[in-house]
Amino acid sequence: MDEITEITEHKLNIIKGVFMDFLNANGHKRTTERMAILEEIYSFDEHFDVLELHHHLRRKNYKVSMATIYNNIKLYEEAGLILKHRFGKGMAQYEKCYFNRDHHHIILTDTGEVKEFRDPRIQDIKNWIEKTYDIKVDRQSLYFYGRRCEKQKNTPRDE
Amino acid sequence: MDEITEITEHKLNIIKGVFMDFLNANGHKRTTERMAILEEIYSFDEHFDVLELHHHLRRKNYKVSMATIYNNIKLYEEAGLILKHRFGKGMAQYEKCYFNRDHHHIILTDTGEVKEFRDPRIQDIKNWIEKTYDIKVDRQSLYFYGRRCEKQKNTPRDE
DNA sequence: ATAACTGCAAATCATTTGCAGATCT
DNA sequence: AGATCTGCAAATGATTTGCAGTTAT
Repeated sequence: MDEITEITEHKLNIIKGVFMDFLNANGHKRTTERMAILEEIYSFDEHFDVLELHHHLRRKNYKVSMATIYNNIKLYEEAGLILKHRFGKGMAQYEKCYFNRDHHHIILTDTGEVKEFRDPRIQDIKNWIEKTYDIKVDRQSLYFYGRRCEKQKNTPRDE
Repeated sequence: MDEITEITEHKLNIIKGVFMDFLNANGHKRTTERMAILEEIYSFDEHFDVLELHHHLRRKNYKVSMATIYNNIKLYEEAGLILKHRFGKGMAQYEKCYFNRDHHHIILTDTGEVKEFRDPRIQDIKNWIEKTYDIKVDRQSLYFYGRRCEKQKNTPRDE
């Protein structure tokens, strides 16, 4: 939906606070790299992968190794600050998510473009699932793959 | 939904027919391995990975290499006969899909159990997306991750 | 006949890990 | 001080690919 979730100084501080609480609560240390990577992640408006993240950081003259990025990205995930996607081939994609939850994705397979949308019916379905199966849904990942109108694939129906 | 899609001899023949048409249409050859792997895939009622597939085949004394499985599995996918999933870590999971389309998944993260469900609202959403973005949605992948009711994670709301 | 296939082994790609030296608390 | 980091380089795991011999059309 390209409704840009602008990260103000104030919001960034909330994020950092959440993360530092998480670090404390789990016996992790607060390091410069850790905070720098987190801040960089929240400066992305789009999805990104570890390589892009690495490039952005180098461009700003932070010298952070890929190992460190990979190691820390798991923490942000655990802390509920980023979401990991595996759209298709290649590297995983990530996105910040603290102020941007409950949205879903449309991937245009021809161009690689990723759109976001929200739909209240998804919430309804989630509620229905929780009730019907007596479970707590704590994560969902919904992707629609498509492309700009023209031809279409053969799709046999349910029998 | 555990509504088992039993594959009768008749259905299997339809599948094989579809696949052979696909092979012809694309200049691929019909080999014993290719047909054996396909048949084995359609004997699974659940999701499977390439290793399980390999084991099943060996147990039946088909000696097929992993390379061949990997190479061919792409064809079944292209032919619209299987779906590939990347639930979490590790290997990709696959499932037959010719007689079992338009269903979605609930993954119980504690037990690893996978449930299937259908919901007409998903179709509505798909239609809405196609109209709104002027695209053709040709694939969708919807997963809800949850676990049997008890505690729940802290989930900050949209701002 | 010949283009496509199988299977092995080697290659690749993304991600993880072991370890030595540096850094937080 | 002592546990936890970082970063390098080496290890891993899943999947792909090159190639020589084999098979389908």
